[in-house]
Amino acid sequence: MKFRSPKNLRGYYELVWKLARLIPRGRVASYGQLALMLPAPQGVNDDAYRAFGPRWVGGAMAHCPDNVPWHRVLNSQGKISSRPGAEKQRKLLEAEGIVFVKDRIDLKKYGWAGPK
DNA sequence: GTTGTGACATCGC
DNA sequence: CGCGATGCCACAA
Repeated sequence: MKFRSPKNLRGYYELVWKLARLIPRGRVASYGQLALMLPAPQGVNDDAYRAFGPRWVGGAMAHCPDNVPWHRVLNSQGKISSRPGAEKQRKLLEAEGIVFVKDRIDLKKYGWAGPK
């Protein structure tokens, strides 16, 4: 059963979830990173996507299926985004071996390069 | 059809 | 380093 949505945009969300699931344990990715990594939906200008990509990724995460490690997705600042349960997310990340430095994560160390 | 909002990013001060 | 303001798309009411 599919999500009611004849449009590809909703399918794009699923794509985001799929990519999020590919994030290995102990590693994190940023919304902008995922946005740049994923292709822009048909009918969307590349420029516009670049500007609003991260927000769409966030929108996809907003639906947050249970099978998606949403806690491994952070913002470009390497911090947890505003969202209920942010503290819980930090706990989950620490449980995976990720070290927080002043509420921040070293993306150079834990930054996910992609499925490659 | 219009208005408001969104789990962001980037630039400026 | 921190805060404020701006930009863009689609969806929901």
